[in-house]
Amino acid sequence: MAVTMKEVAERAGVSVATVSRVLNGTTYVAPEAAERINNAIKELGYSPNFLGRGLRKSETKILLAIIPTAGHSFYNDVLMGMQDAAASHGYDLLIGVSGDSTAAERRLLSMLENKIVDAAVLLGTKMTPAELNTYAANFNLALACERIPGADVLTVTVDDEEAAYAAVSLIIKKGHRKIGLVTAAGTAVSAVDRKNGYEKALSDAEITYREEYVFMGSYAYESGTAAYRYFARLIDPPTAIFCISDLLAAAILKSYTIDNARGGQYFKVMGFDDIQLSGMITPGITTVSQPSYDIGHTVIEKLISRRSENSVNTKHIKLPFRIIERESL
Amino acid sequence: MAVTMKEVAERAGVSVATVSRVLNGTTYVAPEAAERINNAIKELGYSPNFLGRGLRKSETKILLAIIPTAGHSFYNDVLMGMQDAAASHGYDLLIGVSGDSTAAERRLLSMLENKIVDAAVLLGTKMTPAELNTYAANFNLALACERIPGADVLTVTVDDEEAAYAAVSLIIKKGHRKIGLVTAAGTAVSAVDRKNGYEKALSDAEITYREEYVFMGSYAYESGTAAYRYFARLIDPPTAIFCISDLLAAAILKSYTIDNARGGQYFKVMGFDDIQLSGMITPGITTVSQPSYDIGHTVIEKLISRRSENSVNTKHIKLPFRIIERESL
DNA sequence: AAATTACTTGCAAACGTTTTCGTTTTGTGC
DNA sequence: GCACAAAACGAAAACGTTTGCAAGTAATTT
Repeated sequence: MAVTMKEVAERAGVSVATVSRVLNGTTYVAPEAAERINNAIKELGYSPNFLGRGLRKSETKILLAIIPTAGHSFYNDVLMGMQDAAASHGYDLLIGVSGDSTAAERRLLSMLENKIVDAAVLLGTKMTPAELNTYAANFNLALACERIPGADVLTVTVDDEEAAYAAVSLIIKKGHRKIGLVTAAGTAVSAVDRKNGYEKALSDAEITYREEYVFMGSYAYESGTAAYRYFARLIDPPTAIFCISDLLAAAILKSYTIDNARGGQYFKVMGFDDIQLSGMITPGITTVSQPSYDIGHTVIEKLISRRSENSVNTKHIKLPFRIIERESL
Repeated sequence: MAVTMKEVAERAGVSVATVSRVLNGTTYVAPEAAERINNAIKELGYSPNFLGRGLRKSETKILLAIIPTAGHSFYNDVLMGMQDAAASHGYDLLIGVSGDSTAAERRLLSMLENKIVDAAVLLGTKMTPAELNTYAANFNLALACERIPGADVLTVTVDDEEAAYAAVSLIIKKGHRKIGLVTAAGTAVSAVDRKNGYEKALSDAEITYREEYVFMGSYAYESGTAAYRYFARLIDPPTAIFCISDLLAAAILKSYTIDNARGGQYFKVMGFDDIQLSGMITPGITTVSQPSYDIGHTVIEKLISRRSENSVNTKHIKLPFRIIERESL
């Protein structure tokens, strides 16, 4: 069906080996022959079969990014960074959506075993460190955005603890002493790190930690709605709330405007991530901006350089964050 | 390096052919032999090489979705529909991001020629109908979300004109007679279709079309900001505005709140797409909801059935929309 | 003029599968 | 016992590449 190297070779009056050579530019091939071959390629509309090539070279020049969900502007920025870095090294980037299911993650990671992709990056995962380690031992794997303690895998993240510390310190600097926290229960380590940063900032400012000021939910919007309800009913509610994601902050603001007519409780809020939404709503959300593009760019850069040099560079890379001040704080 | 079928065969004391047979369950193989083989597979941790298999069978069971940008919740829903439909037929779905560049689109589509994917779906494209037709003639290609006039390609969309007609009719029913439109200049056909629906609704309600009520921009947020400025300065401004995307509607609402202190002009707005954002902001955006999940599901379903039956089913499939009423209108 | 070197090519093996074809073994009915 | 079908399996070709090896030709050196 499709036109193959053999046909190109016949038309150009050479052997397939020579065709392959002009395609890869490996060794000498006579200029006239090269021209005949290039013409044949054009005329026949030849395009190399990656399966044949991949099988022989055992590499496909395709990278796989595994994201929990598409449609999150934060991931998009990371992916753009990954894409650009990949392209600059002649790699293509494809994306798989795991939907937060480890089964789907494993299914996607099997593309490493199946040799269909050369390397993979997980942007958040629910897998255990042990499982990650066995994958990483056998294949080219990296983590981005989310570190997993105990996983001996190349990881690129922001320093979540330090960022949260800076965020809460800013809240304190604005004069607040009663500061709530909306965080995620469960395994996400970024949530734990950010909570540590929160506690450290309080303690450094000699504010005592109050259990009832911490709401454990998830990263999702709905969790923010629940958090608002919880904090608004407190006898001595906080005056400002630090949310570990902008979505949570947005939900709290929205809940307030709904509740407002009935004399709702207003909170100053600060978010995390600096997603597009944060600048679009009113008030704009003061937040911590992750260097999302750079995270993506760096992880691919390191992954590729490690592949070629086979060097063991730093395992965990932390990139600087930035605080974006808007009106919500 | 990696364990191959040959090693499995040796350990089980059979030939590679037999191993292949239990893997694919094609023909008879003795129960005891099958068990020995399955054990060997487990013990060695064998996993088939997709390149070898794909090369031989000339299919990889991988589908490719090409999206203009990740980070748009609308696409995420479509992708989930695609994913589920693909999985139910034993296919995997991978995603490529084109960033609205035809070069990137072509590069991704080359994976069809390279035989690395069995079929591809474009969720919006900037390519010409002619180019699309040549691709579609040679490969398994489909369009979703955005139709291209003149492209003889399997397409699944919402009926944009009818949807816009319904939207504007609703605005009229709410008592408005001066209705603005924010649409996208350029090639996007969905924008043209929606504009036609707008005009038709006006004319059916015997409202005369006014050139100055139409703002030509793009689908992006910033275009909405510009639209607000334009409409607010009109001597006889509209009272309601129909936007061809929710992002535009959100921008107009945000512009108003910023402008409000200086006595800005308030507009009722209606959007299109029903993205997540639309329920999160205040006021919630009244909008047209596309059956995004179904669009994705349908396009894959049709694509796969066409592949196997080789039947020529309907080329352009239109799915029903729904109007979501919130507070912005 | 011989010997070296530099180019230029083709042959054939290899990559890891699937599948056709044919052969051997087993079972069944007479 | 014999014929014949069914079951079970191996040998080898095929898919489309890349690449080591060897060999051929042309250009340069001695």
